[in-house]
Amino acid sequence: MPLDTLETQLRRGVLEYCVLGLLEERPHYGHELVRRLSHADGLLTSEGTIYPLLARMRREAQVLTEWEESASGPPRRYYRLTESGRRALHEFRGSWWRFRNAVESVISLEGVK
Amino acid sequence: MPLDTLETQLRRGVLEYCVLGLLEERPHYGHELVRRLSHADGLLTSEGTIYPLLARMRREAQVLTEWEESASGPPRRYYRLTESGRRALHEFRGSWWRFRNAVESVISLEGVK
DNA sequence: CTGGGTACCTTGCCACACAAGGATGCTTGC
DNA sequence: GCAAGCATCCTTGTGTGGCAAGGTACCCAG
Repeated sequence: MPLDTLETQLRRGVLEYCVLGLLEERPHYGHELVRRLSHADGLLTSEGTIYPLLARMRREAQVLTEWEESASGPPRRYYRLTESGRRALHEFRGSWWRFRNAVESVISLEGVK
Repeated sequence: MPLDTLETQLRRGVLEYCVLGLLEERPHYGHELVRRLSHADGLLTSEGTIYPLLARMRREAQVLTEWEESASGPPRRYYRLTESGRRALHEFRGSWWRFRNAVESVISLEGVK
């Protein structure tokens, strides 16, 4: 059981923008982000990843937060995009597009799956 | 001047397989890999990245090397794929395909560039 | 015989994803 | 009313890989 898998490396630098992508759709709280990113897509493996990330994004003013009572359970900290976060996401889309084309031009992805 | 850029993070874990991709096409020597990956595609920024990487890939038997005299300049160490390297590349193509679909389903890449 | 280009390599740094662990609040079963 | 369990938030420490900077050796041109 490799401590550091191939996928772990792939996720580096991308996770932040996946969070921004989900937040563009609507505000989420932390645990909800964990569920969506891990179960659905395998883009995240543990809570220990996302909370430090969210703290950094808050520091950098890409997201704003507010506490909200939950009908059942402890209170939740909801995250939503700032203008700066939205800009960062837009820029990332361009970077990602260029990057993935560069990669695929080199690893020749034709006819996979 | 950010010491660690967005793109630097994206490259993590991918560069190794880009090298394998180029080597699948034909054997290359180190400096040649640097040129192809940096100038053409922006997938690499410095020689300091690739030589440690190539050493690791040699240790892991993904590549084999042999020295070859150059008509003009110092001798070159040529790298070529092993069977194990070829397998690793094939597996990576599947991982990459899944990963990039997951990412793009979350960041909604429609209509970019 | 020196300067510049080619080619190989090493060392030290830093950011990020991760595992492990911990704290608190709400609900439910007994 | 208390214990167990879950939902939710967080922190700390570790490892890996790309990078900048720096270093060596060979070859050719002037």
